[in-house]
Amino acid sequence: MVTLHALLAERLELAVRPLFPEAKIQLSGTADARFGDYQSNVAMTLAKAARRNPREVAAEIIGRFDSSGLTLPPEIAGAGFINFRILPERFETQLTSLAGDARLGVPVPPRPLQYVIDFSSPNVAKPMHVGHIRSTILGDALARIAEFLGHNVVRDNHIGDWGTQFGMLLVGWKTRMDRAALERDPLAEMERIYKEVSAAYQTDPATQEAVRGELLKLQSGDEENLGLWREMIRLSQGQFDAIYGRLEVRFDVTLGESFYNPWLRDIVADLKEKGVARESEGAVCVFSDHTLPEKEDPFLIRDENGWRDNPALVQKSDGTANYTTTDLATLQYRLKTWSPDEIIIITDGRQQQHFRQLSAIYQRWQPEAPAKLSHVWFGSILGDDGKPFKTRSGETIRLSGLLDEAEERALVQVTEKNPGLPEAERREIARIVGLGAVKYADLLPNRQSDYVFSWDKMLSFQGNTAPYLQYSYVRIRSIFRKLEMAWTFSAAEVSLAEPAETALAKKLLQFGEILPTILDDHRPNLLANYLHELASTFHSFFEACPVLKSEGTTRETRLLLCDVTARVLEKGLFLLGIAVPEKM
RNA sequence: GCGCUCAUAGCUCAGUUGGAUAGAGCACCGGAUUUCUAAUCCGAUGGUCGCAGGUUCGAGUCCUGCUGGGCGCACCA
Repeated sequence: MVTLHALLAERLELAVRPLFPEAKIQLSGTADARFGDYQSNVAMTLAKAARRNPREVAAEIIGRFDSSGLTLPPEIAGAGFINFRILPERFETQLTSLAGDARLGVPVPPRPLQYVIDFSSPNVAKPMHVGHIRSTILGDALARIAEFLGHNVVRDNHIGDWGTQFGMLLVGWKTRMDRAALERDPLAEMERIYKEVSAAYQTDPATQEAVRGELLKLQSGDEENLGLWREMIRLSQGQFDAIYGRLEVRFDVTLGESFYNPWLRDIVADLKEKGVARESEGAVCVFSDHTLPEKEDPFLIRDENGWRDNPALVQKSDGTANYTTTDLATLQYRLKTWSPDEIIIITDGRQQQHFRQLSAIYQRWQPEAPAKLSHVWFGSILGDDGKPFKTRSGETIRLSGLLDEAEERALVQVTEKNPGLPEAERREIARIVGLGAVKYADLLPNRQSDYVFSWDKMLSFQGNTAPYLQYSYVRIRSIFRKLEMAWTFSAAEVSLAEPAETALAKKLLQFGEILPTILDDHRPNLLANYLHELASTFHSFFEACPVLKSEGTTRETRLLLCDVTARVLEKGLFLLGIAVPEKM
């Protein structure tokens, strides 16, 4: 089905184009009902460029606008806004179309795109903590949204399984390992030995030497160290899989950094050959090519003496590669393997400079490659005091513990509300509600803001939370259970009379208009906002409009509204990685 | 020092390429349940959008400067 926004934009386009061939059509939904349903600023923008009176321009546009069957005659308001009010009966037919649409009003893209989404990316030998939840849940949500929109998605978990930390882990494994502790909780024990060696490394020359020695042996293919390294990966992957299972997050490929080792030398050679990188102080670096303004150049930095070089290293002076090299190899592998239109990498904001450099290197190295490279970043996690959430303090909140607590708290609530349900059912509801609350709390804030971690906020079940949305679904399901018969809507019987009915219908019709923009901006929080508005609109409707006690067309219309609301809520929450219970 | 980023109600946060009277949730106060699940609804209170300039018909949004928080600044990832 075609959205009202698209229909209206097309009519507006036909009216504006003959007058202003270069015009860009502006049309947005209005938040305030007094200004109609949609509003365009196009007349004001065009009038400004043409140095004309905005209201006159608006009048000319309206004179050419064909409103038949779609809107009331448009109105000029304020400085030159054009306000559109959709015909009431048009909402009814549109709602009928929506009810019959498996895509729930979401338009099919002109061409399915290929996406590679790189998210979660935990490190071997470190437990997943709250810091990983953002990348994991954000990436999963974007992947689900892209798939539902009709695109192809490769979900790639780029595990941190290589690098200098393994020197420390190997030393710890060989000298400080507690076998029993490793059996009980592999990641906790590996983290413990890592921290101990890391601390000793700061001050003790003997430890420094041992770490370098073990790392060199690993890198040069020593069988014993390679075996231990594989064991660490195996143990870690088991823990990761357990978490992903609970989170209901899946990946298509899991390719660690080590996977790209075979290509690193060739990439450095290729970069040198193409003149992108050159040697400097024994290392191989990419310097500015001075094609960008200094302020925007990621390879320049300004200090008291003016602009100086801020190169990206692709090979260290000891001949080994680093993060940037691995990322370039990863980029190349993805380009060759999947020919993506867009590669989305999700990390925290501290890596912005790195990805700016990476993006610039990529453009100079492979200028013909069509893939868009998007770094989707999110803010730091802060403690309740507003200061950075430090893992070294020992206050790390393990993801597994967080999920446990969420389910326990939810179980208390479910038991209070529904003591009659069997325990197994209460536990399953608590699992869905607890997990949903955690995910929703993480997806709701703007991802670029710093993130203040709070147990109460993350595990809250009231207000703008997942349980609020799940509860509206449950209320609808309860209606259909009471109905005690299969219900199918009849297209002939739709009549929107009450304001609460119309408000709900309008809100439902927005789903297809906003979903594509959410992927474009990589911002699932807009979907969370929309779903909260929808649930809120539904709850008001639910209080104002009895469904089962109404009759005839009114009853059919209300059942239809309930049915579509349940489907949009279920689908919308699914796209955020959140399930819905039948009862709660 | 330089760069990135953030600053909106008591708290946590939304705010769609600049648009009309800046919105939610929590907390606090007052109402609603013989009625489809009250994890709900209805209402009230609460704002110099960090400060100062600028751009223009119009600025929370764009530009400049300042203040404050967080992060980063070549061989870590």
